[in-house]
Amino acid sequence: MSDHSKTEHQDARERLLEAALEQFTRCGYAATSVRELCQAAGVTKPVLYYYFKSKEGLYLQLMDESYALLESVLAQLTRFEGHTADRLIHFCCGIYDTAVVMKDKVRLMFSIYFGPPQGAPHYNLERFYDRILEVLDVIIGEGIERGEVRQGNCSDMQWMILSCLNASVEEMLCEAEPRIDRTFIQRMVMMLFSGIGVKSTERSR
Amino acid sequence: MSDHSKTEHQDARERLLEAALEQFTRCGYAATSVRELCQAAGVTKPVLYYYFKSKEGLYLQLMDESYALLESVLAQLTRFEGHTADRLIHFCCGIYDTAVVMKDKVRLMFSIYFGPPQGAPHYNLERFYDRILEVLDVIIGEGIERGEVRQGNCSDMQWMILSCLNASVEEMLCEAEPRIDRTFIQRMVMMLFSGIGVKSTERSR
DNA sequence: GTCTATATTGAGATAGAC
DNA sequence: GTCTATCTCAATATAGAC
Repeated sequence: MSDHSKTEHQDARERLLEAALEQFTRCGYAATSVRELCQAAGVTKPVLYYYFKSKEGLYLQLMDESYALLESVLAQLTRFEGHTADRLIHFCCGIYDTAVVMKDKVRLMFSIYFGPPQGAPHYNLERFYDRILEVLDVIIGEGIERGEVRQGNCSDMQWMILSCLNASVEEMLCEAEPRIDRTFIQRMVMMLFSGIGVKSTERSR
Repeated sequence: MSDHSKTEHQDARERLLEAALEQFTRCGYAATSVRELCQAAGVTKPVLYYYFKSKEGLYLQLMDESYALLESVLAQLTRFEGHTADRLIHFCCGIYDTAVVMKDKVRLMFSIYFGPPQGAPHYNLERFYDRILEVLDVIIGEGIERGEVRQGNCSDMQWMILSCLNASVEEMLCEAEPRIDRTFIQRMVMMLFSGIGVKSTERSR
């Protein structure tokens, strides 16, 4: 502890960010007051304004740090091995598991993505979906080259997988007991590969 | 026009509901002020309190009417004909088309479903997904009986379809140009029936 | 850096005339 | 039923002492 005062500053700052995550998620940006925020963080109002300049500044800082975390995880999920189905499952479950760990932050992001601005400055979250689509494109493209995926509309395949991954995460976020989870992602990929239709002439079970 | 005054009352009431839909969707419940609401509807504040008793009352009335509309549409989509794939496509596209027509109301519902309470009273929207799952269960169940759908995890099939339908609607709601749409739903169902895997060597796990 | 105290604005809601 | 005028309260933000 070469610098005791600095440590305390960090503490107050960090506590404010935690409180902001909690309150913004539970009450929304507009309905969260600076008073409640500071009370929850155990600091007084001027402390917030000192570190973040305004309620908006605190919000943007929170979003920046949360999104950076997501990006860093995505960067670690780009090592692929095995059959295309296994690669897809590994990648999607990696995203899902991260969402579980970052549950609070992900919930906030969903509410911002779908929710109205509420007076909060706009924050671009769509780009994360674009990043996922890019990775899926690579995996499926290689799968076709390797002869493991049928020729077809590659974009549709990406969207089917992203849709199911998305639904799994959404269910995970819900208040009630989730009806689909991580294992659904695996079964979904397998089902997508095999198809659910009955072929009269070929393909015995 | 036996009662002229009544017609005018209805107008003010209706204009308030329209303004509420617009404002709640764009700014959220908490960030929408009664002043803006009344200004947009071209009435004064006491008019709002006269018809709806409070901001909360107006909100609940808006939600009730919107949800009732959704339910009525769902009830009209339960006549099935043709192959199971066609039934699924018909049903899902029916939901999608309805969502397009009710775009503003659906956007509000999404923002409420995912968003934080914002001080607004809770409104149960999850039940609509349950209703969709019920219908999909019937269609797929009959499909298995008719030998058009392979034996398997019926629940997973429902969730895959619901997930893709959901994603289509979400993309339709987004500000940017949607990258998937109504036609994706059709291709998705066909793809789900045929599968994307290469089956030359009869892979089985 | 952190406090107390306060300035200022706009919110939701209502009283009472017409 | 609809208005004007107003009440009350809580919001964001800051001034200035320590």
